[in-house]
Amino acid sequence: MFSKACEYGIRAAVYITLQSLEGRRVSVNEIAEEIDSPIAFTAKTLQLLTRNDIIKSVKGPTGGFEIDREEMNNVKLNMIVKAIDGDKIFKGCGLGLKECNANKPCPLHDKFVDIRTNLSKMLGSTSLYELAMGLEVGLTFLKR
Amino acid sequence: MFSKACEYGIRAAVYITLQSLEGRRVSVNEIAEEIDSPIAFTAKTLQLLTRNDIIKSVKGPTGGFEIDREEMNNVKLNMIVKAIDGDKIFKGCGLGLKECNANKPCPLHDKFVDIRTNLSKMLGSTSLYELAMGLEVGLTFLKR
DNA sequence: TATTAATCGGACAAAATTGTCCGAAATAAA
DNA sequence: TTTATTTCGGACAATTTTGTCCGATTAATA
Repeated sequence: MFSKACEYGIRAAVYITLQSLEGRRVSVNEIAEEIDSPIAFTAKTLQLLTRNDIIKSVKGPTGGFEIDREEMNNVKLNMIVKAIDGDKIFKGCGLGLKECNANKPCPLHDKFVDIRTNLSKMLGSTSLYELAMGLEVGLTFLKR
Repeated sequence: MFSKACEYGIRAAVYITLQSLEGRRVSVNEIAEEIDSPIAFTAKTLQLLTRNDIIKSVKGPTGGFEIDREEMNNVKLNMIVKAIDGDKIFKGCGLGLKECNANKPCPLHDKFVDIRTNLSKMLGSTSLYELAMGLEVGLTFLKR
């Protein structure tokens, strides 16, 4: 479904959100440890999120990644997916046709539109804050 | 969503179904031409489908691929997807956790279950015959 | 000011996926 | 029986994705 980069990106963003709620800025090393992901590859992904203004980074000692209290609610998963995987999952044809739309649909077009509309709605309405809350109360997990 | 191999596999299977309805057995070359896919790679995928008893192959001159009239209704897309991509799309965690279930869910678990249930139902209820019918009446397409 | 700890970014490496080639086996037909 | 045409299957190649390394840059602090 999502690329590895995207999976790590979402997990990392949720962890950053959780820690930012406590006022803690976190390093790539800590993030990778806590979400059980490869450090350097995760760093690349975080740079992507930073360049897309989804999270904030600070260089130097005491530096790391954080996210504003307000942004936690504004940032929805579709923004992260789009920043990392692009919009092929939102727009591409399920059977790989270059040009597939209502006028010239693949055999699966209509049924795929349904599935994707659901996915799109779900990702577009799920905020980092919401996901971090489940983590905070110990209901959900980011590794294993 | 699906791998390239799987996209080709589904398109090829639908084309084979369409031609089998007319009693025509088709070669890899014709299939690849009609679904606009790489010949040799498509051949590999068709071997997979053959080994999984989803389609039938006949060697030698006048040989090629076909599917029984009855099987067109029995074969659902989930069987093709499972044969080619395995069941990671049906069972794997959306955020890539090795172990993710109701007892130890990732933050997206419940929402993902919904999406996947939809996808699973759709793939499990869509037959090759059904898709071939749309093609036959010129309502849907397999290339471009 | 020097040191240290952090991200940034480019080059590189490994692994997985996608795609190609070709000889072997099968089989229909001349 | 020979030839021609097809799938089968293994080896190989190219591309994309995933993952690593390291020097440059930034900035806090001793």
